[in-house]
Amino acid sequence: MTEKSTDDLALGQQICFPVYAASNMLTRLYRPALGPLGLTYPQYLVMLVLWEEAPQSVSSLGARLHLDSGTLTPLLKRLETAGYVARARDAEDERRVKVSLTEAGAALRARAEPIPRKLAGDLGLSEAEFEALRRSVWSLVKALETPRGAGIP
Amino acid sequence: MTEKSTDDLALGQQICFPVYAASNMLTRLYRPALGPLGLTYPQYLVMLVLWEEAPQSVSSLGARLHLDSGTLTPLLKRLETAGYVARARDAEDERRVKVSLTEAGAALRARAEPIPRKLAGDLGLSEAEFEALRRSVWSLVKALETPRGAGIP
DNA sequence: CGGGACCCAATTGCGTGCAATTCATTTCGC
DNA sequence: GCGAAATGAATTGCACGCAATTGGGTCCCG
Repeated sequence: MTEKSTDDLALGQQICFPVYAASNMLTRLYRPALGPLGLTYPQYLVMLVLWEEAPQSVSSLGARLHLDSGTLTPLLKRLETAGYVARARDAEDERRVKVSLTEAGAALRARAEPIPRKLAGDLGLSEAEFEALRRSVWSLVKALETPRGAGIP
Repeated sequence: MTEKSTDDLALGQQICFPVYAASNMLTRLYRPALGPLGLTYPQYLVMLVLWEEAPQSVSSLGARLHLDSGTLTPLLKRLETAGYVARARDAEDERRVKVSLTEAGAALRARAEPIPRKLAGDLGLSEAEFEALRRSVWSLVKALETPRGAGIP
């Protein structure tokens, strides 16, 4: 008696679509705030990671953001051109490239500081709704970090 | 006494980042399932909308998916080349382009039917968690659909 | 009915994302 | 130690997303 399949393909039934739509919409929401800083949204995420810890290798940035070198290498080159980061081969292990903050890159943090609070306010969600949402979405990321295709005991 | 700013810029504090990461990860999760059908993930979303109602104009597809013609036009041309949709100017209003399903496009629905349930299972979330997450993320989309930059009474 | 405002799709240019491949370097097996 | 496997970044090719612009089509107002 499973309702004869309540149309699993309906857009409104999906979990994947609202995540996809919200991601695109958030990128658009951030654009006006990030434009004056000379950053795109993915570049901003890279800076967030570097502001937490620098220098870091390309692969550790990738592990944190779930991005690979094919995406990060050109992005980091643009951040380097912008003067926010420096890239140099690690002397300890010549395979690695260490990405460090320039003075301008470190200073940019102060200008980025008000952005999260301001944009969170633009959402018009209550503090409780916001917290619940943040926990929910992080739990989805955790679930996605655990591969299931092969099955787990 | 606001805790002296608990580092609003920390990646773990963001709502935007997990949405972004989850979106990319979901696209990767769907790829193996969609590859055999000859669809990319955004193309799959367009097909979901068309399976609900066809024909539709480019702009109504865009309104539903929050995408514009710059994204949809080349994507629809690829779906046309693949033989899943047809595009034709609307005789009623020559500005519009009506996107309709071909026989192959309509038939593809049967092959896509098992995908949502299968991939939802791969997440390893309980039914309750899944429902809560779906509602949460949809509420974020709704919040993002309501522009706030100018302020609402 | 004439013309300007508006609407819709297409195009252009740039920056991601990612699979697949390549190349240098390091590590490991023996 | 030495060659093979493994690792890390870069490169290539393709498909988005989206701002900005273009150009044809419709509507509207006098």
